[in-house]
Amino acid sequence: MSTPSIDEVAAAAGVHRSTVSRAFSRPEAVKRETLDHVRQVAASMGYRMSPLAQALRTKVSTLVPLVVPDITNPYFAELAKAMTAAAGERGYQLVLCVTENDADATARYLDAMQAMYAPFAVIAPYARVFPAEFESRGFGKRLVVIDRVESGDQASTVTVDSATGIALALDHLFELGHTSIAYVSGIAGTHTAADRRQAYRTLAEKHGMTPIELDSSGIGVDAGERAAEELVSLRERPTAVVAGNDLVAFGLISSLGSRGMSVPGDVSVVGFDGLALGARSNPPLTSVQQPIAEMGRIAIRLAEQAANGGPVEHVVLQPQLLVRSSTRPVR
Amino acid sequence: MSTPSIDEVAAAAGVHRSTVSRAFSRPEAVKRETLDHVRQVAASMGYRMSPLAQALRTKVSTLVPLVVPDITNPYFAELAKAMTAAAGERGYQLVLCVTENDADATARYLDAMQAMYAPFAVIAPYARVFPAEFESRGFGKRLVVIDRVESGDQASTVTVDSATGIALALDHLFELGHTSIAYVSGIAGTHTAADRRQAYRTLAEKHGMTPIELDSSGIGVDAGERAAEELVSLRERPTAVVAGNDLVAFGLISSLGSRGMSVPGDVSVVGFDGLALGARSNPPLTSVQQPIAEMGRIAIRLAEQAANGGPVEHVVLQPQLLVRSSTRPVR
DNA sequence: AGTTTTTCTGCAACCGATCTCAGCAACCGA
DNA sequence: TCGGTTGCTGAGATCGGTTGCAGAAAAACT
Repeated sequence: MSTPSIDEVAAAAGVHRSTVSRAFSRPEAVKRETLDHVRQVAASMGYRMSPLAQALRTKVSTLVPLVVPDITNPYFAELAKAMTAAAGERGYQLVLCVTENDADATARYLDAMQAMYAPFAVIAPYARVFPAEFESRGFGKRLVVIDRVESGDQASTVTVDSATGIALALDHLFELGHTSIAYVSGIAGTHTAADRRQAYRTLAEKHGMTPIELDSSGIGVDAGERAAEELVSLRERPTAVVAGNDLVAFGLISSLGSRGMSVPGDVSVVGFDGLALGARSNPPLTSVQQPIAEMGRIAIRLAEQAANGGPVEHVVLQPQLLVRSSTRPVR
Repeated sequence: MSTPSIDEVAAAAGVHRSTVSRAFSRPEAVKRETLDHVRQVAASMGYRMSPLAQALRTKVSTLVPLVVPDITNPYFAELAKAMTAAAGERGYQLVLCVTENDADATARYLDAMQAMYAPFAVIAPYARVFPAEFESRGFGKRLVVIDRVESGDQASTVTVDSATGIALALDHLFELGHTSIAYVSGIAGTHTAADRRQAYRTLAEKHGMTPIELDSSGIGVDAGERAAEELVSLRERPTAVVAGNDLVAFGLISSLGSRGMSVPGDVSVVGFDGLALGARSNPPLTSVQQPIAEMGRIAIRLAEQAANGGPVEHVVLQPQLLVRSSTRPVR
């Protein structure tokens, strides 16, 4: 009924277990005819090796944990999708670990995956992550972080260039004639969030504009609510807003709408992430697009590299501007 | 360095492996003082049992696959979140399997999880699912489907009452004075999608209204695009639309916006799902809310029941109306 | 005190693979 | 023909646990 064990296959093929094992894991060490015969018998019995037994013995599995704080956040969902594909291409199986941003949960997941002999781990944080904390969790340098980290030699990272991204957004708005452009950061727990905000400040001043940073301290649904409130109350109301990520942009647009302001009619908004969901938002969101699929592939590559004793590396990718309909020339 | 094995703990505690094993998996079979001593030694060594070795021997793991077609779809993301919590409460670990709606991928995942000795599986489909196809995949009746199925005795199911849901939406609209209400189904692969559509037809006629079903044949971003196109071209334009799910509602509102129609100004829209994301859409979406958290808990319960040889069961839950801002009295 | 019952612990086989080592046959050159 | 490679396969220990069985110690009963 259930899938046969290696011994049953061996018996049926009239060889020893070890030969069956080799027929699959090291075919070149088996004589051609033996190989074909064993493979054939195995196939006819519907045999598949037990990944459990394999991992137990070799201490290496093909399970790759992707640790994210919240799968309900479309950014992490898209990342998960991309990573699933990237992992699959390389013969791994992605295991999604949703932490709800709880450090304990993160530790538990990492421990569990370590116990499953996962070769490495990928983590996409909400808040700053300190790889040192995870070293004891067993992954050591076999950890890739989708964010910038403090000390560069602890874990590999892959990120998108914040300065370029913000510049893309700002330049687009400048071209449309906007001269007063605010910024909403969203919950700025990560290094990248801080980087984007810093890039905004720097670039704003460079263009002779006084930075206007909107309050974004709310959580969840509230993010954007406060910002909208603050925006409408401003004496000299900016004509455009750059959001630190798409989700905040959605919230902002929604809250602005509730206050009778339309986007892009009254104010232009550009997001950051380039989520597919932005195409069906109202209005479709102009955004700085992160090359998420590529990030996934690179994360896997870096992880494999580190797992093989290779160097820790920091890859920063270039984003592109995705112009949809939430921006418009200033009146 | 790494976590010690059971033999090392046994040696340190001066007992046999089997005693250590029992100290954790069947504590009542061990004398009190021995138990305390072993536990203490184990704790001091940072010992944790290998789930791999355990599963290999017992042929039961705590891994529970949740098979979804697309994690990027917020409905499945919310389901995943709820199921993660529900599984965690009962001591299981959810493994998310994203199939991209590919039957082969589904089969592969199920095989893999079967090989990992997953006690049961939960599957949330896009398209109709035929449990018979999965019986050979080894899960038999130990399968819970988040959709209605054809033949009731093959797998347990948990769904939301479509008729009630649609009635809730329609009644809300009737109360607001709408008398011409259209319906967009979204991609109607599942039984529930078909049920909702059928419920709409039936109820519309019951209220003496001729059903207006909008084209929704597009995929992804296009869903809603066609419907919007059709809607604006209609001679006698309906004043409200019920969408088969929130994602379609988002797409519809977006496309309507691109055509200069505002929601709820020109047309009211009510979705179906009650996604959290609907709170930050523009406008915040009125929707028939599915009790997703409860569905998760029930799915786990039904699965456990089936795994223990219990009966296959079909639970249908009652949805609630979540009134936000995409509906308004007819002018 | 002697016997029976209960409680606890150790022994050893087992789950399904991998991998080192040893043995055997075929092949090589001299 | 012989010693030395080379190629292939089998034996058996091992990974880290679980569990039926047996026996010793403790408790309960005559």
